[in-house]
Amino acid sequence: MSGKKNPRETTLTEEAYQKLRWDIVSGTLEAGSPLRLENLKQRYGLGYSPLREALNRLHSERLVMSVALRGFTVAPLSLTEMWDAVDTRIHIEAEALRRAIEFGDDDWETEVISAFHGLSLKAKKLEQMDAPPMEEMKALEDRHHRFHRALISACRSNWLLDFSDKLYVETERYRFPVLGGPRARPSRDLTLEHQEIMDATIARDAEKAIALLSRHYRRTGETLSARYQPDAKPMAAGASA
Amino acid sequence: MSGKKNPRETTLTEEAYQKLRWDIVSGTLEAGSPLRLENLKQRYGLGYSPLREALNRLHSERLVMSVALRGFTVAPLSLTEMWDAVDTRIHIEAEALRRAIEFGDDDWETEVISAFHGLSLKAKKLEQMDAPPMEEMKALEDRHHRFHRALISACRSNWLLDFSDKLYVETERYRFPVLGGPRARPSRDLTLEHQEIMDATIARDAEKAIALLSRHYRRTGETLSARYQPDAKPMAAGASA
DNA sequence: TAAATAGATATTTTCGAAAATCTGGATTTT
DNA sequence: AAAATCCAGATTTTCGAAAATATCTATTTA
Repeated sequence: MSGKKNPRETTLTEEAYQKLRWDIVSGTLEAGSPLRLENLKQRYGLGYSPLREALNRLHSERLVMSVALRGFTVAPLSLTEMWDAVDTRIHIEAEALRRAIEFGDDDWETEVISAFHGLSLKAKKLEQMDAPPMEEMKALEDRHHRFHRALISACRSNWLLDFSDKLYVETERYRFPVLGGPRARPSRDLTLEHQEIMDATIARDAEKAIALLSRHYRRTGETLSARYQPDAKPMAAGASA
Repeated sequence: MSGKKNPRETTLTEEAYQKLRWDIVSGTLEAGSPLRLENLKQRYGLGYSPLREALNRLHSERLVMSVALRGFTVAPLSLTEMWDAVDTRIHIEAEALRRAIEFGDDDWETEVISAFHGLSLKAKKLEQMDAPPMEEMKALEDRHHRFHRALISACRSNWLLDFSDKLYVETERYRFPVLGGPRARPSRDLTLEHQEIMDATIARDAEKAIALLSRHYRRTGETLSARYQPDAKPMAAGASA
């Protein structure tokens, strides 16, 4: 299409980062497994420098561990860590949501509503598929993130938003392997949960919105706990939040 | 002493990281100024790779900014950002302190007391010097950090501790240039503030400890605000927390 | 046999040249 | 004159070989 010779869209470091991140979050690279530079060079067709920079970035996001002269490994999964992430996320986002509800303007409301619709449409679509392709699941994740971020985007604190993003990534890792597994239990209507959170938010009912959001996260944690078999395969199947 | 030829203590990346971090926090590298690889290579006598990795790490700590193919700059300072960091820190550490007070055991109490003494001794020593050498100020910073971290170390949340560390670094940047400037106003007895926080903490009076800690941070913010001359030199002088 | 040592191999870390990309100024075009 | 185009120089990014370090295995020593 575009005439240029090899118009690289981004840096190779960015490419390495995206691919590694995906392979870790999706579970393709198993928790705990070592990340040998030579392997990665092979696997992604990239040089040492971009790989190394990507690995360092992932280290700062806690997706990979790194020991001084012994290289990198995929960060392990554990229920304890999962609950820490969930609880901390509730603490951070409760405050962020409170402030967003206080400060949010019309554009913010619009973005929240728009993000909710984008998410619910995609969710409905995926529900009807039997084995949604990876691309679709990735897209669902994006919209899910966009919705939760939109809720708190008007909080006026870069630090709270930053921390929230970090925790989103972390929890994504626990949710993802479970997505698209055995049909999410009918006992939970995620779209409804999202809608209720949105409604309370738009209605500027901070306490209610916070309570609903917290419950939403806690329920997801519980679902994941239930599905998590420490000693079997890393994780089994069926949740989202 | 040790016989080995050139027994490198750490990786060069670590060295680059420490030196750059110090030069940024201490203000030697001015906020906003560009960080050209060639310069840094010269200045620190290191190659591209370790410098780049260190810069990426500092980027994740928000001490440097980076734009895709345009390199790195020292992150700017602003009162707005400073207050965001202070407020967020209060929110994070209030929760962490509450939990530490709930969960902390004897070893934790011991560490808190020990850290307090280490800090107050060093502070007293520095107060009596006219122009404390950089090394001493660095040591004071370390002990200060150790004290505040000890307070919350028993909170049982790696994420809260992680975020607290991040915010410590950020606020350090605002405090440091001001340290050792015009003698800290006698209107503030920092050692006393620290002691009161410690006492309430050890007494397991969570509400009081949190109130004192929050006030401690807020006061520091106010001191820094007062000393901050947006259009003059980056910052002027006289605070700590 | 267990511990210690040494050599061989595997792996990470670092280097500086080369490739890719950006920037600013001069030149051309509208 | 203003906008667009095209250089030359500056700077970042990437590469793969070389150096440094860790790990494993075989051998020796106690």
